[in-house]
Amino acid sequence: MIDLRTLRDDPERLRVSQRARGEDDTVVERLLDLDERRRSALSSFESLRAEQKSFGRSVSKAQGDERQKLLDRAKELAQQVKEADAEAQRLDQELTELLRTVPNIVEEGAPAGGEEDYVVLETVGTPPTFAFEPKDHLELGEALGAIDMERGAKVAGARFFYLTGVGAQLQLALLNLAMEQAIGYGFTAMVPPVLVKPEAMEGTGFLGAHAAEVYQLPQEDLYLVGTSEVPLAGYHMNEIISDLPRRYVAWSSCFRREAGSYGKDTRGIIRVHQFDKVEMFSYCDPADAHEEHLRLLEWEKEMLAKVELPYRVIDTAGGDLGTSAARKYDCEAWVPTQKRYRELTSTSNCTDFQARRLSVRHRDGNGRTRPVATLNGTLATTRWIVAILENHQQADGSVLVPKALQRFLGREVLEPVAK
RNA sequence: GGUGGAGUCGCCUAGUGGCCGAGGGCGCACGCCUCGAAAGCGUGUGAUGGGGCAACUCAUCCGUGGGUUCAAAUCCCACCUCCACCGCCA
Repeated sequence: MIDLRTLRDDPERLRVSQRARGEDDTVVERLLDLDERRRSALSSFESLRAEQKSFGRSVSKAQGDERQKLLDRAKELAQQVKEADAEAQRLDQELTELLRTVPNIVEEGAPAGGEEDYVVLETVGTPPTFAFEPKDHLELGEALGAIDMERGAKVAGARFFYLTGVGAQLQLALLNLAMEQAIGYGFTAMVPPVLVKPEAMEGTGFLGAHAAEVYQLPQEDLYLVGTSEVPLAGYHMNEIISDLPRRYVAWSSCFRREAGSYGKDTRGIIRVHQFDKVEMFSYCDPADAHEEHLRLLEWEKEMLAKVELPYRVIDTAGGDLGTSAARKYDCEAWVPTQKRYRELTSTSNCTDFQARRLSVRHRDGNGRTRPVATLNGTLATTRWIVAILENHQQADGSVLVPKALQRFLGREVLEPVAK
């Protein structure tokens, strides 16, 4: 949720941001108008209520006829208060509803435009060249006894899979390495709930434009999270926290409906309904958020270096930002059989947008409460297996294990197994 | 799932329709005292929103949401959470 006071002081900033996202900028006028009407209705209610309160006290002291007269007037007042309250509440609700549809203000410097308008900030490493026809991750994974899509589909349906044998071990290795790195940098390790209440889902901005992506359990009024960002942001919901920054690293399964992606990435484990992820999450002073964002990106790059993958970093354009994000950097690894880069990590600076919705505050220098900034970034996911298998494959169908993962797997090479 | 009990300011607690515009204690902050500290004494002490340059001021908030009433922490209804016991269970 954006700050109404900022909006009043500098409405142009939101207009510019809305245009950078390719969204309606006339919402600014509607917000300002509603806000003014709301404040005036609130004032009316408050002065009526103040009158009612002082009046009530005189009723309690009065006797006989005098009391009856006062009571008649009090009833009238009560009716007026009720109406003024209803009107103020109605406008407040209307404003809040509209305000909640407005995405975060895009950070200055982010590219304008849509999905294709990203800017490549950096390319690290070089895509491998093979003296043979490289196999895709699924073919490799099946030969290694690492991935079983068929049985995934049998038991759970399309876009579900089993990681088996070295595949399961590889994922555990990757996620453990990620946890270890973050813990080493002072992050607090977390294993969060993956079913959350509507407030947490709504507060993190996932029930807006992307609501169709989210699994819902109507019987329980709970949602399955698509990322541990949700329970991590909710962790300090309705709190005033001290000692910023607070950094958490969570290991969780993630669930996504992938509605609207029919026919896209149907092969293998690139786009699936359930995967595991290690996610970094920071609460920090909004003044430090930009720096913190760059730190998260550095930590992601460090992980990518450890698994020895060629990748590039992109600066996502405004129109491709999530509701809550003001700026987003993705690291995309080279996928040889697709001859293109695919997203492995994503780090977003949500500034105070989520914190305002979730009411996570800290005290500023003057002792006033202010929303904090929240940021998140990926440190490893199941999808990394795709890039590792494909980039480190050899002619005989075996796959070299990156050095950093060897001690977790207890081997240097993954060998094909007999069917 | 059932039955019973409980949810009041950071923590503990008082509070059974108007004197609650929520009292007290602890903690915390500041001051006095002291060579310094402890103890003691004094003062202050939340959140959200509105108005104001500001000091300040007004309204709302006693788990949440409704309701009754001129007036609700207090009465009524529903829900949530916690505790205890019972039942069921990977």
